[in-house]
Amino acid sequence: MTAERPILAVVGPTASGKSELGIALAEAFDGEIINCDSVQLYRGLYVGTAKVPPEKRRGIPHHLIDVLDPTEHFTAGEYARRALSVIEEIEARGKLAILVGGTGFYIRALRQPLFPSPPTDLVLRERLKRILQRRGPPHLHRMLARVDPEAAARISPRDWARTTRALEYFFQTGRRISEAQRERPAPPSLAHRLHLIALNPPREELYRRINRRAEEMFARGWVEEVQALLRSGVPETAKALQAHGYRRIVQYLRGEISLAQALELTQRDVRHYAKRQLTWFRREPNVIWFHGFGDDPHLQREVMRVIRARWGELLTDVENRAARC
RNA sequence: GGCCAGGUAGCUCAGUCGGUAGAGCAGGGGACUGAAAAUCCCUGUGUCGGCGGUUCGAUUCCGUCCCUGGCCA
Repeated sequence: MTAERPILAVVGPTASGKSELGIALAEAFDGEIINCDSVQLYRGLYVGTAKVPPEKRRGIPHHLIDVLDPTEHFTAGEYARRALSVIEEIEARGKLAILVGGTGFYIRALRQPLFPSPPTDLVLRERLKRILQRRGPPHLHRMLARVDPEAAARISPRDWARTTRALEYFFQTGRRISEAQRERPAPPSLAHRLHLIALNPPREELYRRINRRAEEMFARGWVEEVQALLRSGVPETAKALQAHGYRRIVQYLRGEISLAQALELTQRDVRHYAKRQLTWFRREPNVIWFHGFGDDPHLQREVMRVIRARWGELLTDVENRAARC
C-alpha cells in the first residue's frame, strides 16, 4: 500500500510552541495554516490569545483566524465544515494543509463528523439557562431523565453543559440525543489522511511558560483590551469573553476579585487547560508525539526528519529543492 | 532579653478529652458526539519542628532546645 498525501495537524497543550512549529513546517513543505483554536477564531481578542500577528507569519497564509465577531456563536460542527472546505482549497492549490491549534474537539469533529443536528436555538438555550440558575443542575438533569433516561444515565447530574445540550436537542427535534448520537455520518474522505503532530513538553517547564506568558499578557494591556471590548458593546456574557483570562478580567473589572487574583486564577485556569488538552490528545488516533517545545529548532528539525521519512516523496520539499539548485 | 501565639501534606489550615491524622487549594489521572479556552468525574502516608520524660502506647501531656510572628524592654 502506498502512502497518501498527508494533512498535518500540529496539536498539544497551550504555550507548547505549536504556532512556531506550524510556520516552520509550512515554510519547509510549502504549506498553509488553518487555525484550530476556538478562541483565535474571534476578532478583537489579541493580547490574551497568543495569535501570531500577520507581520510574524513570514508570508505563510493563515486561515480561520479573526473570522468571527466576539458576540458570534460558533460550534464544532461549523468548524468542521469550514475547515474541510479550506483544506480542499489549499490542496487544490497544490499546497500542504497544516492545522494548528489546541482545540481537540474541533479536530475530532472534522475527522469523525457529529450527528446531524439543527443549529443551536439560542432562545431555548437562554430559557434552559434560567431554569439552571434558579433550580440548579440536578433539576435540569431530572428533566432530562424524564425524556431521555439513557442520556441522563451517561451524564453526571452536575454536568449542566451536557445536560443542557441533551435537553436542547430533545426540545428542538422531539428526538432523544442518545439515539441521534449513534447516527454519525461517514467520515470525509480526507479524514484518514489527517496526522497529528503532538507536542508534549516537560510539564514543569510548560507550567513556567504558562505562568510567565500570562504575566506578560497582563503587562501588555490585557485589561485595557477587555475594557475596550466592553466599551464597544460586547456584553460580559459574550462567548469570547469566557476564554481564559478574559473571564477573570471581567470579574476584576466588576470588582469581584483583585488584579493579583485575576492573574493567579488565569495562570491556574490555563495550567488546568493544558493538562486537559494532553489527556484529550492521548486518546486520539494517528498521533506522532514529540517531547519538547515547538519553537525549539532541534525539535523542528526532528519533526521534519520524521515527516520526510514518512511522506517525503509526496511533499514539496522547499529546503531540499533549494539545496539542489 | 521577657511575655504571648504558632510550628501537622507542596501551600493555607482543621483535628486527635493519649490508641500514629483530614479538608480546601496546588499537583496527578480520566471523560468528552454542535458552548470545548466549555463542562464534569476520580485521586491525600505526612520523621504531626528536634531531643528527652511520663505512659502498655505521645503528634496529643510535661520539660527543654530550635524556628517564625506579635507585643514589651
